[in-house]
Amino acid sequence: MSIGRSRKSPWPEERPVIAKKGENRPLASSIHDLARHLNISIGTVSRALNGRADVNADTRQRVLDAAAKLNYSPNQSGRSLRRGATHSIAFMLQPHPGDQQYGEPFFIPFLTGLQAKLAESGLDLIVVMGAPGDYQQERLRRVVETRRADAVVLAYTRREDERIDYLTRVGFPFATLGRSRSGGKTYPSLDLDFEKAGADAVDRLVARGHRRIAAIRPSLNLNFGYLFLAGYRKALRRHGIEVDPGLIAKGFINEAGGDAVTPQVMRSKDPPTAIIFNNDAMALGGCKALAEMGIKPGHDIAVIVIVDSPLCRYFSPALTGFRPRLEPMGRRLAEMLLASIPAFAGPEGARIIREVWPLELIARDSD
Amino acid sequence: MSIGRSRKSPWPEERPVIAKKGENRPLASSIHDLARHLNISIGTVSRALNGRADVNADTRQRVLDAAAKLNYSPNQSGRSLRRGATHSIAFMLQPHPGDQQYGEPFFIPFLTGLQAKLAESGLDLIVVMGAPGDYQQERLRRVVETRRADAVVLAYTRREDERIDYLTRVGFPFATLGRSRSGGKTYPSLDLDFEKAGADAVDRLVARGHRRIAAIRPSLNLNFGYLFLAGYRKALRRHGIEVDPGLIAKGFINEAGGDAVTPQVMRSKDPPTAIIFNNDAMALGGCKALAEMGIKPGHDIAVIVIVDSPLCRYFSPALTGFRPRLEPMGRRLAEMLLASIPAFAGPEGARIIREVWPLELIARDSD
DNA sequence: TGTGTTCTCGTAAACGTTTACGGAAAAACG
DNA sequence: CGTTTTTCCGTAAACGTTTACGAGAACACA
Repeated sequence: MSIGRSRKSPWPEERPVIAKKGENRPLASSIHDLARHLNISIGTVSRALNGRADVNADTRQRVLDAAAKLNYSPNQSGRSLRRGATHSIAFMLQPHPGDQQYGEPFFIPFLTGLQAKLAESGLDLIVVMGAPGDYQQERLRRVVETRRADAVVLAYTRREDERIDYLTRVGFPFATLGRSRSGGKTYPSLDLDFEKAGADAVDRLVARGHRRIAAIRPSLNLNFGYLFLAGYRKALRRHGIEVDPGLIAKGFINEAGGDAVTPQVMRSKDPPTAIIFNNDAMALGGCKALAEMGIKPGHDIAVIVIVDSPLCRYFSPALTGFRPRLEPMGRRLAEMLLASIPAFAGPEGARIIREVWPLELIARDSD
Repeated sequence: MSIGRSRKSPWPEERPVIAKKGENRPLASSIHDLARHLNISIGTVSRALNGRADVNADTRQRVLDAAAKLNYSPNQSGRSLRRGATHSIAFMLQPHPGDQQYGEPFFIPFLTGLQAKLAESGLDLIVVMGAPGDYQQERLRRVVETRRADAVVLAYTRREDERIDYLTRVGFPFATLGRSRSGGKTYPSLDLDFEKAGADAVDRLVARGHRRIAAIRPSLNLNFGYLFLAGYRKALRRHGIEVDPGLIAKGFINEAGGDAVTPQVMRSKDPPTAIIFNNDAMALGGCKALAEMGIKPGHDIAVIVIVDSPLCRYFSPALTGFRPRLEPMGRRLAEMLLASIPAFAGPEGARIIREVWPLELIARDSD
């Protein structure tokens, strides 16, 4: 028997690779490569990289330099597995059932803010897409059960939201853009004050002499639709104006919805002199319908949009609307979410809050 | 000494948990729980779950049932680590520098198609957000180096694209929505025929008697801007019309861009009788500017949009445009990407292709 | 020199999977 | 009944990290 190297060498100079034959070379280096290169143990390398105290300042610098040179960065799967956390937050996004083309420009600035704030804490934002119409239950379960993210952010919250029920039941951290009934007690939520905007719109129109005011809204399942309508109703009553069901119409929350539904309220026996649309897309479709009836928005009829957008600003006539501060909202909701998770929270610990932000009126030419 | 259970029991009835104190309970069960519950080894459980042949049909059923009952689903980090693949594809999305509010509704149907097709192969689609303006290099490196996805999909491809250079250099699989110079040789790419659309638009306008045709375009760095302009120029020359630099203007690819730039071409000494806008948002801003100058689109001037959208359809006047089939494009690019990755490809192996899809003219009222 | 403290680092276990390997039991075959 | 094949399953290693533990060295102090 040979005294020299046995068949099983204690120094595995080439680590076996799992990849199928002919597949990709190791794209980046592992912590073992780094350790071998520096003739140091992987434990020390890890500690140096993670800024632990018990490592010599000199060695730390050498490790940092080597990591930069070999452009090492830790494998996310390995890290997540060991730490029990993925260090990423998921935003659930899915197209509306009625939406064949385009959609959701609303979310981009919100996501920009969200991502910016999360990045400050070293967290990644991932947006997970769902198929249209399944209301995310399937995708959400998948994200949660496979532990793909440490928390999720929900949008398009409904009054009774099964996603919220599910997440609270399994105890998975989350936050919502938009209110639900339970928001703010067990999870952070951030919403816009659609109720006040609805009321403000009515106030403004009444002050300008209107008494017949229509409301074009989406399904009441969507909480912002519900809130808008509540504000609208309340303000009308406050002014002593009876709410006329014939002036309220429900449609898909897109151009087609506004187009399809606006003629209904206009054909009422006592037609409105003003219309409040829930958002820009519905207003666009509605104005199209009005134009086809020979009615000119801003001239023959007043138009106000609840959720403003660049579209409103550049439309002719420019539409009066209420502007949300989306990017700051994204940042804020990120803060609130992180504060609600013990593992991420600062010294003062978890605090669950609920905020409702104002919508600022931007007066333009349509009313 | 006691003969009974030693301090270190061989049956660890409670596995130690890494989580910090006071943190979350184990949210879902692991494969060990399943194995213990069935009194079976974890190897067998895994094999049963993964549909391997060497497991008794009866045991497989028992495992499946138990998995459903305990609603087990495999930890993504553990699986990725072992398999060396994350089974998810990343789409890189970032807001434009000039985009303060909203944006990118274009991508939603594309992403819907992409996600649908990927889901058929058991892959997840994640959208990673970048900060506005950094052109994704930072985020891209992060995704690649931490092995967060098995492949990426790029959009807004430039003629010379450093992201493409980077990805090919490190050998990371990817596909592009939009062409670059090298597309189709080493990576799959799918694009729209902006050149033909630009030419078709000119043809159509010339046929209707126009000779002074303006083009509002984005930066030529964005390849679709370049292609559109190339088609525009070629068609003009074909008709014996000299291209007038005063009729070509560059702006941000949003409403503000169109608004700012359209007056420039209108103030030309010999103003245009028709304008081609690169996309819906620029057209919206442009029409706003025209209206302020007392010029009525579709009446005083012809307007065509290269990339159509619902906005064009519902605008007044409804804008003539070229419709992309975004959802099928998403599905197709997913297919192409998967076919280009050996690990995912079918029996016939990897094939790299490049496709250019037509833009279909939708004639409306603006020209 | 002896004792205690502080720095610094290596060792090894663990996170939850998948899978190569081998072995026991059962089945097939002579 | 002996031999070979097949079926089925347990064992253990490995993926790339992080971190508790302990040990050696250096240092301080008496």
